[in-house]
Amino acid sequence: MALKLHNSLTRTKDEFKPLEEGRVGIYVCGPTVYGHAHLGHAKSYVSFDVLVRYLRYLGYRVTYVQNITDVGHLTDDADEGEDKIAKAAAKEHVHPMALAELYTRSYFEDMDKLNCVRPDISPRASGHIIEQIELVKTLLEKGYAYEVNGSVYFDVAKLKDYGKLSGRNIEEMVAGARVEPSPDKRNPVDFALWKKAEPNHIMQWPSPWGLGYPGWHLECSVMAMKYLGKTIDIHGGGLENQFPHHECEIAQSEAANGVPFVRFWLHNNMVTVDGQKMGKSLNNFITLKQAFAGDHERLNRYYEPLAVRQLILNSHYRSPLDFSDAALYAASSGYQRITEAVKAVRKHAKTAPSGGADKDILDQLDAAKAKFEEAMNDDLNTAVALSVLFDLVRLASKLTEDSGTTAETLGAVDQLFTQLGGDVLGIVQNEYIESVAASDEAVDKLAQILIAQRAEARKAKNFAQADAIRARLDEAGIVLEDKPDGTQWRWK
RNA sequence: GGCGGCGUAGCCAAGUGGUCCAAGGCGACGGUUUGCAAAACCGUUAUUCGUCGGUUCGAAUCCGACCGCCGCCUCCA
Repeated sequence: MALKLHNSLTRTKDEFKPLEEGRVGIYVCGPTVYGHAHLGHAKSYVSFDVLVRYLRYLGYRVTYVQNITDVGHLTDDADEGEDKIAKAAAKEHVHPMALAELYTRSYFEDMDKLNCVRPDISPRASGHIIEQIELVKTLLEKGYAYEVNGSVYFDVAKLKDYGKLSGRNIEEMVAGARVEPSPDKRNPVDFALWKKAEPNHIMQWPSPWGLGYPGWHLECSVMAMKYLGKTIDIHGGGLENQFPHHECEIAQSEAANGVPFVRFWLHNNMVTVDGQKMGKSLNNFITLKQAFAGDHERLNRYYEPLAVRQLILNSHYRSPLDFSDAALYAASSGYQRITEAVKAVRKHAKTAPSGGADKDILDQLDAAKAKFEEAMNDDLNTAVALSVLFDLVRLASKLTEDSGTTAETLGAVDQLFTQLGGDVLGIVQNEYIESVAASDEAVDKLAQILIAQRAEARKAKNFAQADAIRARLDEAGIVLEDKPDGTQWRWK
């Protein structure tokens, strides 16, 4: 069965075939780096990360491009308002490029924690001003754009199929326009390709039309075609960008090149928090750093980054996802269960007898793999794919409890965990660090003393004292677990 | 106002005409284990898919109405 992806352009699940045999080019709209990444970014980029990982699993050579928007994204999309980066930079009294750099690093840091593979290319909009000017020139030459007072606008009326992605038509949009159209525009739905810069605008570049800066939509068209060609296989982004951003990208690119811009448009759905749209004013705006630290009044505790990842994968990328402390807690518990199962398999494999892999188990693993692929082939049904991992957890527990299970059998289970749960879903790690972090060394020593004392008390059947030690450690946030090979501690 | 989507157990969530008298996870409950716990493991947990009506031999799945929620059109991934 072949991979099918829901294409926003056709509104159906279409069989995916790349333009060039065996190779795939993907462009995903990246962040505008004027603040720390939040839960919404996580859903979007984890979703596309899984797409990239799965395509590679299927054997494609994937080129993954995801831009960093560091200029041109205005606070108001009707081509008015301020540049988001410049506005935030002014507030923090730093140069816009310094601000962009700070949040770019922050973004990568968070995405690394979520175990998202780095894009092959992370182009910056500010690094492609020349190419953007060239595209504007082309559009002017071909008659799709016009210049007014040092700004250049795209003439939407010149493109008959404008609106094909979002299912809108120009008349409706003009009639329903809620913002006062700019007097420079011939048509209210026209959009800026190049904006004239006011003298106090820090980010500005010389152009044939005077000093200015590029319109937001321009960068994606330019960088996508520069690195992936005039027609790209897959373009991903958030649903909220379907219009106007992606529609404008199509308009610019197809007007300039005369060929289809994107073959598959993929849009991921939005995030809500406690059932409401996430917004700064609603006090439910949660950054990833806050989630990982538990530093938000909506959260009862901190959550491991991969637990957040698991919650995202638990639902479909085209469905909205409601974040709540309860949902995160549930995902976290499930994530721990998978993690413990993988660790147990690897641990047992080291001491298990050798003797070849169990044929029956191998068959079960093949069946699990087939079920996983079938789910992923169906427009990346990660919820079902994840359920296959839980099937493996159940199988693994049976095997690790049976002392007759061979190392080869356990090795095969580990391999599938690593491949499906690790390579594709990104929630199973290749290595788990068992040792206590260096900073906890002193705590570990103290805990060991108390654990030894408790062991003596238990030996003497002084359970009152033993329980008191355990209770007081619990108060300090340390949980004791009595395992067959001794007592271990962990943070609550 | 225009366009689009959603409503499945206590919670999250898959399924979109029969193989579903509905995956999986969390939680809860019962059990194994334990001195007792924790952790782990096993088992149980929706005669029903927002409401009402229709199409069909057959619907959670298609159609209509209604109720509720959400998104885009205006900054957002």
